[in-house]
Amino acid sequence: MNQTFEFILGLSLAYAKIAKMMDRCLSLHGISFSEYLVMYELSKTTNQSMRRIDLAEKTNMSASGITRLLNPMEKLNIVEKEQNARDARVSLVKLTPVGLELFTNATQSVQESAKTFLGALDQKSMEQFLAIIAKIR
Amino acid sequence: MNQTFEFILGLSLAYAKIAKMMDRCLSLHGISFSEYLVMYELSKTTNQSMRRIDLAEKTNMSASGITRLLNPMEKLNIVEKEQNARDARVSLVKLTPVGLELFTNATQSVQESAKTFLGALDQKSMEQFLAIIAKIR
DNA sequence: GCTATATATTTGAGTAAGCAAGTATATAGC
DNA sequence: GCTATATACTTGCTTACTCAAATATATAGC
Repeated sequence: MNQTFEFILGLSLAYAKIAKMMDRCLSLHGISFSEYLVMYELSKTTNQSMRRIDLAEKTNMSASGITRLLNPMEKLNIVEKEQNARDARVSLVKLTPVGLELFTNATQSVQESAKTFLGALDQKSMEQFLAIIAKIR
Repeated sequence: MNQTFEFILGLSLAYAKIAKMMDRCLSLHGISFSEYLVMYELSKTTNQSMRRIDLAEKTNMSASGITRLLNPMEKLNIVEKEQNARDARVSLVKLTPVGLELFTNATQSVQESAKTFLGALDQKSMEQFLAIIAKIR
């Protein structure tokens, strides 16, 4: 139809492909793309702990989605709760050593899968891509 | 972490933004992003009819997802079934005049919404973007 | 200090999707 | 022309979310 449409549809298609790749790759480690995203965000923080709301925002999920996603991860000892001394409402989420190792292994798989899926993209293309999507409101 | 990750996460974020924008915009017309995508694909075909499987593939959905998505659309007279004379298994989907008008109106809204969301992107950026995502396997 | 409002999280109810199995038809090999 | 396999679609069941309401705590104004 026109370029705006191709952009929107192309973006949808590209996301569908990547999400499928990630899910297939991560299923070998017994985790979903969403769970991996949570671990990724936790791994980036200095003390590896984070409020659930911030986690929700970073991963584009709702707060309740985060609650339900974390419950089983807690039972599997991938993440643990921590209290915030200053504010009893918040329950901080922290990656356990078990979770960190799982994340490290999963990341290696992701790197390998990504190589075949994104291998045709050089560094400059990726930079251009990031610059372009940064402009979306 | 590294560029591959930023690419994957950036793509996820960009998709989440666009999907939210589309859903908000299309809800004014009483349809979802998925339904709009179906109508878009139907509108592109020469005779506006298509097999359900092909529709599934084009929209990155499963065949059962398409069945369930189309059922209410049929009741609302947005799409209609057509038989294939050569193959009794297939049930072609066709946009009705009502559906076509709905699509036309919705498209106008989408164009306007897109203007504010993608306004910062010039034609060249969009072309670059499409060229880049075309390389994803 | 008490009340009103704001924030963080969980819970209840509903929904859109997927996968696997079922049904109907088509095609190929003999 | 019959049987085996492949394809198009639908149905049953499950899952991963979402939104709105409930709960618990914090903060601000008086």
